[in-house]
Amino acid sequence: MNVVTNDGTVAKALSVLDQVAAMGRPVRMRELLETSEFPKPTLYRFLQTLTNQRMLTYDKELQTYAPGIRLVSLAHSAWSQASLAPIAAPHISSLAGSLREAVHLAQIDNGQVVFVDKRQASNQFETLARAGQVAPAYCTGVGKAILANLSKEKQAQALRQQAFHRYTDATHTSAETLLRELELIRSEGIAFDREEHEVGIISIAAPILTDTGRVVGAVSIATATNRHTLEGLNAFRPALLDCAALIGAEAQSWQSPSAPS
Amino acid sequence: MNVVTNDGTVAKALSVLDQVAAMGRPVRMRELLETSEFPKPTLYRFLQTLTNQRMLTYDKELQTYAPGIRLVSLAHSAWSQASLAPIAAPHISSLAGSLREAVHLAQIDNGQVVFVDKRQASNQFETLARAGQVAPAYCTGVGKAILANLSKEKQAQALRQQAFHRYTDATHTSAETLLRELELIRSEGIAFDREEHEVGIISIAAPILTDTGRVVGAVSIATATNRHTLEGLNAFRPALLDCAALIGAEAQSWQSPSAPS
DNA sequence: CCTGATGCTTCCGCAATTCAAAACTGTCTC
DNA sequence: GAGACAGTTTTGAATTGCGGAAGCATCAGG
Repeated sequence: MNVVTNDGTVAKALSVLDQVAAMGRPVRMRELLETSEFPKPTLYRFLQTLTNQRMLTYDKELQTYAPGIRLVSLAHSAWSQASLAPIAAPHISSLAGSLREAVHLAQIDNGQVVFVDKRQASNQFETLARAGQVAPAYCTGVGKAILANLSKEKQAQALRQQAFHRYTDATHTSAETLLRELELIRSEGIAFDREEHEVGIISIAAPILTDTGRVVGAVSIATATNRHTLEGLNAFRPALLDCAALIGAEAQSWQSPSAPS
Repeated sequence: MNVVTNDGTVAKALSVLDQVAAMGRPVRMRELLETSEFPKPTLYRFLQTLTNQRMLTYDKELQTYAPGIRLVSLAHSAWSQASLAPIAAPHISSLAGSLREAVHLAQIDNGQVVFVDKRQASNQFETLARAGQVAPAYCTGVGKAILANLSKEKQAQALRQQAFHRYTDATHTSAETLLRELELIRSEGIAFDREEHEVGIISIAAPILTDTGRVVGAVSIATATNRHTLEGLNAFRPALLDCAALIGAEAQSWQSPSAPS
């Protein structure tokens, strides 16, 4: 019944993997060493192991490490089995098609929002951002929609994981103000992103709830302030709620990230 | 200079992760145990660890494990850093757009082909198959295009990893016949899939080569026999080679999966 | 209800693996 | 060519992982 993690070597190796992934570009050992909690030979060993396992790719010339392609194929299994995407795909396609707006599908993982699928306004412009992108929960529409509908315990746990970094002037910077908004969101059934994560970007988001009332994700319509106003987004509310309901109905049997007792 | 892997606990844990991913559906411990090389308590411990680390998701009701969403976000980093996809995106988009055919972008990993990006013929039909899907190298167009252009050593290593399972009547079932075709492919600069992986599916593929002549991936145009004949695919050859050349030129500084000496 | 079967979980002593200090090698810089 | 710096190897101590065996929980049939 220990609360602290005790996952040994595997956890340490994965934290190194995370660190490399978080750098966002190929990195040398030196750079990792600065941030790493591990001494040099230990870090070195992990990098070796992860590279052997093809979780990392090593560039011999530049002596840099980057996340490996094996992750892409593993993610394929995850995406098709453990995400809402396959179920939600037709619904968000039709929503995106009928409104001609960008639609995002997100789930929560470890206090962060993971975008598991996206549909673009115009199919012609293939966006830079593909599925898999992560963002903080406390300052995104989808994140707040999910947080608002979590159970008390999970919500508390998730809130503890929020950094409350001030991205813009509108960003929540404390759990208190966020909590107040979450209550509102829960009763309204809709969340807004008021340029809290990025200036000029707003969204309207709806939680995806199963028949038992558990949140399994959220859908949002995201746009730029030069295309729509916040009030304008309200026009999408019925269609968005409809879409979320449809997905929720199909996603009946669904596990959220299981918290160990 | 040991040939056998010695990556300890991390490797074992990852092999369990692989096994779960390979099942293609949520699985109970019992099922894994049947195939697993590990005794019950050991397997149990790994499943616990991986679940704690959110590499797996555990469904309390059904007592099943499935790959976790954390993989999706890790893959995002891998995809944008270690894959050709970001570089190739505009080129395959334009190719798919101008020909109105399905275009696939693939890389090799551990003897298997990993599709890192796809473009559909008609944007309207969002395909079932998303990026991340894997396929054998010896019986796909992209796979053979890559194999044909590997260095002798890497080719030999890759060939040893091929299963030579007979998917269709046209599938290569031995390294010998495959090698003969690979030589042809290398000199031609083009590979065909003659319904070797799936009946009714054919493709024409071109390797993506850097200026130093190293293969970093392959592009293909895949279609069904009821839409095109193999000879018909030849019409796409110039455009395909062009596209591959453009990508290759931009991908100059590129590491292939580094083989340990 | 009890009883047996099945599959998940915990214990715990032995042993193998991991850890990291120190020393070494290779590679750039001046 | 000397010095600095980043990467690699070695090695003994000790922490961890390992897995047999035993303990639970759940379910089906009697």
